[in-house]
Amino acid sequence: MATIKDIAKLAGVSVTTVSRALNGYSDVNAKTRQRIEEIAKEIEYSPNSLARSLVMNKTKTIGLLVSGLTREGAKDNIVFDVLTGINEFCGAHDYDIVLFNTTTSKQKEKTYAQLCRERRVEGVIVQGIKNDDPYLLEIFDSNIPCVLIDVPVESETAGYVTTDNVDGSMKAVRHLAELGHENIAMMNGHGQAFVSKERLKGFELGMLEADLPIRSEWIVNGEYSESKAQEMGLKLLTAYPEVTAVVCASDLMALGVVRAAEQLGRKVPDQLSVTGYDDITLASYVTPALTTVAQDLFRMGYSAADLLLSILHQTSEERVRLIENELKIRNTTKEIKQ
Amino acid sequence: MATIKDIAKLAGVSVTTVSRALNGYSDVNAKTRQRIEEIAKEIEYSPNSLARSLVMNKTKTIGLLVSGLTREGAKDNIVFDVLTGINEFCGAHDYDIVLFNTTTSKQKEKTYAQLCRERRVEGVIVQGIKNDDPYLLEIFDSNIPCVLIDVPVESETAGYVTTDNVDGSMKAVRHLAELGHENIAMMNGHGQAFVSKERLKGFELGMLEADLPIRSEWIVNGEYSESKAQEMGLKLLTAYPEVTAVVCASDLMALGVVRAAEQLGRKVPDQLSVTGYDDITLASYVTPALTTVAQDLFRMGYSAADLLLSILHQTSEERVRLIENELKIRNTTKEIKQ
DNA sequence: ATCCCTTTCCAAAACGTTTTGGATGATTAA
DNA sequence: TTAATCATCCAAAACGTTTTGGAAAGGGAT
Repeated sequence: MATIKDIAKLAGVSVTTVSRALNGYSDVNAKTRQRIEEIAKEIEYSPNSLARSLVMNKTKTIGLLVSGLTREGAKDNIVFDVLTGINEFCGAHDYDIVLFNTTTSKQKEKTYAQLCRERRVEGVIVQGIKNDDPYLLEIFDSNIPCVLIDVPVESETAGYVTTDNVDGSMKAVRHLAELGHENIAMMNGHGQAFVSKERLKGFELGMLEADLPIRSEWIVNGEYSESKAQEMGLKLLTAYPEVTAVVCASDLMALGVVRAAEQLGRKVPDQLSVTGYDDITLASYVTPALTTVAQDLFRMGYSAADLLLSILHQTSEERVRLIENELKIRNTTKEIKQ
Repeated sequence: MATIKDIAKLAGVSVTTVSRALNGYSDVNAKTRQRIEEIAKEIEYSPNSLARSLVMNKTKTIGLLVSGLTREGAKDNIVFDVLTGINEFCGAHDYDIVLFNTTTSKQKEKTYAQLCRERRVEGVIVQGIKNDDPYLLEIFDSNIPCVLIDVPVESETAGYVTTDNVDGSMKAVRHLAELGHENIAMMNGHGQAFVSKERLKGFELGMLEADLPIRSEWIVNGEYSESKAQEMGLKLLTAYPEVTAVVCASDLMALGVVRAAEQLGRKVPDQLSVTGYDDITLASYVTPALTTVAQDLFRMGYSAADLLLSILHQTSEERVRLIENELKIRNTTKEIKQ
């Protein structure tokens, strides 16, 4: 493969001059530069980014650490949408993305920090990490610039982007309250996740705001899984048939609840209102189409990349980005029968 | 950041010895090795992969060139599923993946080959490329190991993985013929795509096999877009109401056709049978659930990575991988009314 | 005492860049 | 004429590894 040395030899100049010519420095004669550029094209030279990165000590690369990049994670396109946003921003700013594949086995032998240092990424975006993930601790210790999706970590070198999950849930509750619902249950995710806590908080605040009673038996966990939500929904709805609406912490779980209702012969939305969270593609295609709190995942990814670059270029003290969400009213919610 | 030199200094040995110790060579004393390893851990050494790659002339990295990594491409999770498969294989074989962001603007100034050479990827997987994409030509010229998804390119250094699209379409037609359909139309993608041609061929073969007439007016292009398919479907079904079934070259287009039928007051599957292709997540969730030819996209990605590594390690002469597909019969097809 | 293995180590070159700190000669200002 | 400025170039060091081709020392066999 052609190198800068080859060009130097052909052009009869030093490698210094070639380097400076190709990088647009002013201390090289116009004719020399032209000749060099011609030769470069001629022999199909392309710079070796490894060598360049090595000496310049920066790689123009960010790492992506995702735990949802598995066969199962494909149902909701959350990971993918965020990735798309990241990709968009990075493309515009000439950064490349390397996917770290952190299979469980490898996670043991190599730490997060090692992974990043080895690959010399300038920063990392972490997604789909659980609160008890071993990686999470390291992020705090390491001083590698880092942006988390939906995990609140703040430090000199770390920040996060999330949506206003409290407000999101409140929107859902408010909507149901306005439709006349009073006995509202919640299908939450699991206890460890930050967003679960926030969405629960929003649910409770919403209920308080509407002056409705919060009954702890009506708050169950579906583990963000469709089938688990169906199972728990079935239990909930048989034990407490007076429940007329359930706020879910994810769309997939909402689908599970809808299915549970069907199983019990309760029509959605006539005999049960259900709201989701996320607005995954499925949400609008399914029948009945899901009323849900839409998150702009693309923008989350885009913002995450933006925030990361601002951290590592130290252009801002900002460490948190809050993306707005929006309640999309579709066909799984309806005013309660008088 | 700690380097091999630091270790050498602390251990009182040469860098050579450190390198050899850390890489498991046998010509280093057990005690020395142990001391070196301890120091390495102590000062949190991690090897600089840039330097290593530079001298060894290999990066353990493959590139990923996708043209569907945009906001629009998110509806079907095709790109994502394939990516997941690639990631899985690469994880198991210690290869990293770098995402090339080929925005349209950059595509002009930097060629495919330049992109790859610069980043020193050992090989590339290309997905979502159209037959008239400028990159496609380069792939043939360049000698960079390369695997395409669903684009038939074969050479010393290039191969592809695809499903048996001819057979897939035939399965769909056969199924419809068995249900008694005789007037079967086809909603194809666009002319440039390889898979479109194959699926069309399968359609025609299937019709011949079932001894049914092929009418060219009944074969239309929906450009793989839901709305376009709806529009074309509307025209087709109003012009030729005698059509009782339509074979679609993608699930998204099938959804469009179903929608067109609804618009015309024709119930699916009672008054019109529709088959899709891909088995995207939506297919099984939508009502009525789509009868479709399922492609195992995960396996396609997995195989693509496998094939690529076999090409670049020259462990096999194989250049093509055919993944099986399967007809999933759901609720958009029904036997014709007598 | 000599020769030949082993074991254990290392100096130096190489990978392909960028950057530093001038050097050279020509032009301009005094 | 001399000094200062300018335009153009370059040698060498540096980045952090791996690899090559030995060297040195110790132990056995003869």
